[in-house]
Amino acid sequence: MEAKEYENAFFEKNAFRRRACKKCGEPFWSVGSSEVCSEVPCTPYSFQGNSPFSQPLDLTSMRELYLSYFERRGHARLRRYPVVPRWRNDVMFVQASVYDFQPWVTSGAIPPPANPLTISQPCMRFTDIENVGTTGRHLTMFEMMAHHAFNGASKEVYWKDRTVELCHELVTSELGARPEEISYKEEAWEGGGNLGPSVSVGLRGLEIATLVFMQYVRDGDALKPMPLRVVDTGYGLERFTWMSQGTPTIYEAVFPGILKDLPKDFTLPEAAVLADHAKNFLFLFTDGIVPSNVREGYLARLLLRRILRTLEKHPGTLTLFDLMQTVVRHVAKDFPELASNPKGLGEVLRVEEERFSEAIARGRTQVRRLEERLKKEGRSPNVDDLVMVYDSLGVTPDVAVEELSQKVEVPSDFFAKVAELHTRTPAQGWGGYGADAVEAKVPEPPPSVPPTIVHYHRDPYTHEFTGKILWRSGPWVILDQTYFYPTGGGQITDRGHLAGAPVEEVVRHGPWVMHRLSHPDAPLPEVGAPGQGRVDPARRRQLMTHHTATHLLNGALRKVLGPHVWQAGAYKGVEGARLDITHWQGLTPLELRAVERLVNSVVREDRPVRSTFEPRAVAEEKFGYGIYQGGAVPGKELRIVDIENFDVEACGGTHCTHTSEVGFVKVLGTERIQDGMVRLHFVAGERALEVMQEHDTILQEASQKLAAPVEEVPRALDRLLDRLKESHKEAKAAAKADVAEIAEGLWNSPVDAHPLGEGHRAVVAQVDLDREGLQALAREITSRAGGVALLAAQDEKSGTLFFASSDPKRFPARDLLAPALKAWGGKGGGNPSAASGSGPRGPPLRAALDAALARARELAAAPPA
RNA sequence: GGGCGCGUAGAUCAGCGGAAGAUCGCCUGAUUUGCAAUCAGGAGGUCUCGGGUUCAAAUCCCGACGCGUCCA
Repeated sequence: MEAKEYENAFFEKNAFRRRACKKCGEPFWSVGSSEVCSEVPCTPYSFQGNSPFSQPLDLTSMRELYLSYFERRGHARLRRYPVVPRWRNDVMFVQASVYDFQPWVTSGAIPPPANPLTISQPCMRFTDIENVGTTGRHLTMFEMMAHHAFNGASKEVYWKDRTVELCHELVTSELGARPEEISYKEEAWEGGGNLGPSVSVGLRGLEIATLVFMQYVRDGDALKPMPLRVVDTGYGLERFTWMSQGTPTIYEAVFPGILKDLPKDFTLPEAAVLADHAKNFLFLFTDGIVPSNVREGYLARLLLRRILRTLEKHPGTLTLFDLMQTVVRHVAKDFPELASNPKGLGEVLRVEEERFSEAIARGRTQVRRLEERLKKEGRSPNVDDLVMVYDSLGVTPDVAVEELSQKVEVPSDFFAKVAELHTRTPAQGWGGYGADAVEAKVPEPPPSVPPTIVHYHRDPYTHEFTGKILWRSGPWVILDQTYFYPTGGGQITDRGHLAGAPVEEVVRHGPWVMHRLSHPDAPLPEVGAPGQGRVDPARRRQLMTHHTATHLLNGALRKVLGPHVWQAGAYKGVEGARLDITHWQGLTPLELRAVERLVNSVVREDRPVRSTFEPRAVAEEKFGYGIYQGGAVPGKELRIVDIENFDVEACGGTHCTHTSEVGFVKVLGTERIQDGMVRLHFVAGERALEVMQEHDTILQEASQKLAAPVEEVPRALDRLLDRLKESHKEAKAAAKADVAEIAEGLWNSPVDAHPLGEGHRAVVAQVDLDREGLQALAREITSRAGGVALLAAQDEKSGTLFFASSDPKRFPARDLLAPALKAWGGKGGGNPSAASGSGPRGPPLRAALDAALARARELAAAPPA
């Protein structure tokens, strides 16, 4: 950034001077005479015990002071946005106040909710999680206080000079800092393809705010001006509060009540972890994150597990539940919504605590086993083993060392070694909830083709229409207007006919709705002519029914299970539909029945389902962020589907206009598709009847075949299974008896039994059993003292040998097999007590047995070793 | 989204190419006993599923499914 980017009227009027910091070399602006900027390391912390502000403030009053200061200066105060930004799908968490307005406002697609505005936005930053407590200043969540102005062609609000002026006045006249102590250090900010100059505001060593002026778009190496210039500021509420109190660490200033209410055993580094992590988790949970083993759910679990590990350091003094109660008590004063789901909170904590102790117990035994296993290999566990144990079992090295008999030194770079294992993973974007992975294999129409006018939103009941054919490429056709619904929002494509030609698939592509015909050369009126469209009405009706049923089910699940439930994906087909929700365990039959009852009662009540278009900001204000159940939705206007007093979602699908049209909703089954996520399979309307009828037919058939009335089917089956098991057992016993009989016959046969000197007897025979039978027979023979079994079998294709010996030292089965294989031309192997082979059938098989017997006789003749 | 580990008796797991095992629990019978009793006997298995390699696969390879864990 060039120097002139930082010049402004306010600096000039107030005689700010620009100079390079003597220590870091960075240019900064100030009215003071200091040669260095006011940030560490150039200026050390010097506010502890000596605040530059005129009075100490807590979080609540500092936040209020800030917001009302900007309100008095023409800014509209906004409520906080959720920490989970479901209006976008590129990030997991809100990490700065400007995330609230990306991408729709900052790209100019929609007007800002107010302009200028001020907000205190809770933000999540997990990168410093290891530092919480230890550095005295790190937190995983903080509030970013901000004032934003959006300057476009039509409206100029304010820009650099006023921004700096507002900041300077706040810190000096409002809070009481001396102007000459403040430095405005030049920085360049870049993010999301946008960039611009920024200044960081330093005071007594601490960076307390950053003022960013987003004004350029990166275009290769060149910078192009943005159509909308954005004032993007960030003031750390916790840092302001800390500075006003001048406490040794940020934690005393931010969590005074919580620290006081914790048992005395928990003092600062640990107490900060408890307070910070618990507060963070509360926000995550309230805003719809359920602990899990992937993605954002994993971070929620990580917080809880770090808390649990900390609590274990002082066993019996504090429970996870009580800690959370304490934190709720203090934080809910400013954020009452955090106390809105006590039942769900208690339940999720209980489940997570249980899973954690299971994981630890499992891990501990695995560590002990590992040590034993390594002992056999003649070595003892080393650091790499501990890394493996942590990575795949979750056992932290301190716990692992406790389980080992020999001490292993845990190096300080232990977690760096863990990180090494994961360095090759490429950083990937987040798919987001309900993101439609529509692979565009469609041809690209020229931009001159006008956008398609769509009617299915306003009127989902019309199936016949006439549209002008605007463009065609092979099977793909664009009309000036259409009633065909394109795949999207989890609802699959409409089908039907266009001028008599079957329409197989309809997709949205940019501004167009594109219809794919069944054949690339299907006859069709030429471009410019009208074409008669006909949407398959039965298919459409079923898809609509399933879609409205999905919303009903989602609403009912939130009411029965709790507000933590979010839609995590959905699919609405003709045959059936499914809905994925966030929840920490599978649904109980009781919960499921309650959900079905509720859904169907709302169906019977025939509530209106209203679909309207609302400006994004209006919709968010009116219905809250719960409308983003289906994930991020594009556009400045949202289509809102509102089932009266039951469920409101932003949704582009086709819907019934009254709940009674859904007819009947039946959940067919549920499954846990991953940790923290449950999938429901269900059917509605006509299809529900069909499925119920199919099920009934199946049941009737089963009842007939079992010759038992329907209600007796399960018990009849039980009896049948018992009998089956019994007869299996009998058959097994009979087979065993058969084998025993055969063995007895062979053992005493003058033909097949061959004495091998004193005390040994070889049974040489071909008995055409399968391999298992042969083996059983051999076992029977070798259970007799001195028994040596040399058995063969054959089927139509090949022959098999199975040799076994009750005296593997004197007559090793493997050594008997070797000459047999040679004489026979088969393949095989084994050990001294048993050996097997396979090869040709017929006479060679007999030769193999003879060769084996000859070898056995040789061994019998040789003196025992 | 990715890495790693794991799926064997009701439970916890061993075995890691050559004839399915241990401990606890369960059943039967003795013993009649200070509390997780002892002794003897017994039942209980599609070694997750599907392919492949091999004379031979719980074991090796590939794939699916499930579970766990770590990282982003």
